[in-house]
Amino acid sequence: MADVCVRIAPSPTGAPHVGTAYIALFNIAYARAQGGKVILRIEDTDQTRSRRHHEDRLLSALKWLGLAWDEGPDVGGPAAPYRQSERLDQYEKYALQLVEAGHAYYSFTTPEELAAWRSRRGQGDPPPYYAERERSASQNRGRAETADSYVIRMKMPREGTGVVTDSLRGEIPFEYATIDDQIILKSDGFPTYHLAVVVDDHLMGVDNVIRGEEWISSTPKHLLLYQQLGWDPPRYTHLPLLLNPDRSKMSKRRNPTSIDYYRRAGFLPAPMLNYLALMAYPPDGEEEKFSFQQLVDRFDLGRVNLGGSVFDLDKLSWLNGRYIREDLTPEALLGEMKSWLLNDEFISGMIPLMQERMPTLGDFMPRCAFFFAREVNPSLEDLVPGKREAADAVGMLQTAVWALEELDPWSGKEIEKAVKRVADFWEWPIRDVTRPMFSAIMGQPVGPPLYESIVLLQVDMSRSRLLAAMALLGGLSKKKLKALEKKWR
RNA sequence: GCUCCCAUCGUCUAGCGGUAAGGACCCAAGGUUUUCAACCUUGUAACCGGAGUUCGACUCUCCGUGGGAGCACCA
Repeated sequence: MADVCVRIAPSPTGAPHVGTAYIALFNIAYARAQGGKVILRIEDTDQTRSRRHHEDRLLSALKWLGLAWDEGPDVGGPAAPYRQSERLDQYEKYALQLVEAGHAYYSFTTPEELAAWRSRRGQGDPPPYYAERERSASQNRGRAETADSYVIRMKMPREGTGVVTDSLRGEIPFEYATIDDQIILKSDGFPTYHLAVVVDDHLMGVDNVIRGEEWISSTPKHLLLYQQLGWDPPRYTHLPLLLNPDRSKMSKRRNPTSIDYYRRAGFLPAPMLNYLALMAYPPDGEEEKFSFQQLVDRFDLGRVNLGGSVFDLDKLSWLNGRYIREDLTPEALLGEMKSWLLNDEFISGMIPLMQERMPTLGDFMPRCAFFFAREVNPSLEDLVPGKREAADAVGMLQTAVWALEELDPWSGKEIEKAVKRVADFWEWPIRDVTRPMFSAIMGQPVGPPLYESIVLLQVDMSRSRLLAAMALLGGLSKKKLKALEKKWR
């Protein structure tokens, strides 16, 4: 086999996720240890959710961490383009080839019809065989040319068994009959993940797919596509998931998941990578602190752990502290502080908010400390408006989180609208919404203007403060959360 | 519900048939320090259960149990 080639294939549909960095880290560590190469490919096949600014944030977050790739949309390479939205002709070509060969078929069933069909199905029914009639009709080509819209589905075998070989878990058997006829080409002409990943990995020469465990169950589909296209499949390695404290898949509902949050909160790149590595890779002996290079030097894919890991902020903080006191000269630390938030750009955002409320220059820092703090400590009383119940305050804060998350652009005007929306929803005077928010955001019910402060704090830090306040108030039960969400939408 | 994955202290882990089951985070106590932090010492705390295999199982096999993931015109 030629040189090892791996890829990082993130989807630009939201804030840069620590899980993306975690998977990327293992891919790169493996490639470097093997002397292979790393491709960064943008999986932007979801037109409704993919955004260019998400891609930009993602790349800069990965670069901030010190992660680097050999080929990608920003550096180019022999397999360009590296953005799936720019490779549509390839996917269509192979989708048609699969149809010609009888491995895939056109389907004209609308999403509405599909939904109705699904809801009619009983519990004990056989696997979701879609569009049975269309599947067996081979003459739909003509109809596809005139139809308003259609999709192309894989034709999964209705019997037989296959095997996924995972380099860590060994052979994983599966029955074709339990797998549905997955859509591979959507009605907008874009491929789904399954087709795109197979076509691109093959065309780009990727021979090792190292991805999250959530992909195991769709690997059979990928394997079948390789077979039908007459290509050699890569070697698969599925990494364990990063978990919330309750052991569910890590989500921003329970944890800060954005790399930007950690950066904003004052974590350094090296300990971040070190900690992420620790999530699935044992340390060398008893020293848990190691550099990326040290990891590469002793990297053995086979030593990766299988159980999911709870992301522990306490331990990350401890490790970060060790880097600060052990690896940085005072000058270097000063430099880190400056490139973090102690710079003109950031502080100048605070000046207009503070000019009217600082009798002396010395009042500035104490009153703006919350802009820099990792967390604040609001009191219970300040979080609950007079005459209201704590449970309602929690609910209100939750709706504030939802309202803020949807904002685009992230501006004072929009934040004001969001807060009004929350007040309307609860039929509360605006003050009953802003006072708890002041406390949650700043740690006290008074301070610089709320909306502009939230602007400076950015979405991830704001959310984490609101979430922390909710936890302080006792949180929200799963049931109540669901009911509230339904009402909110 | 169906399919699959996983299983050592609360958390991250070492262990690869014979160990007093080791380390780290967290927590507690003590020490050091003008304070705090850091540092040092000590302590609390784990092999999910049941059958096998074996002279001997945390370790191998099977069955349970528990947890997780997937089952979209999202990735």
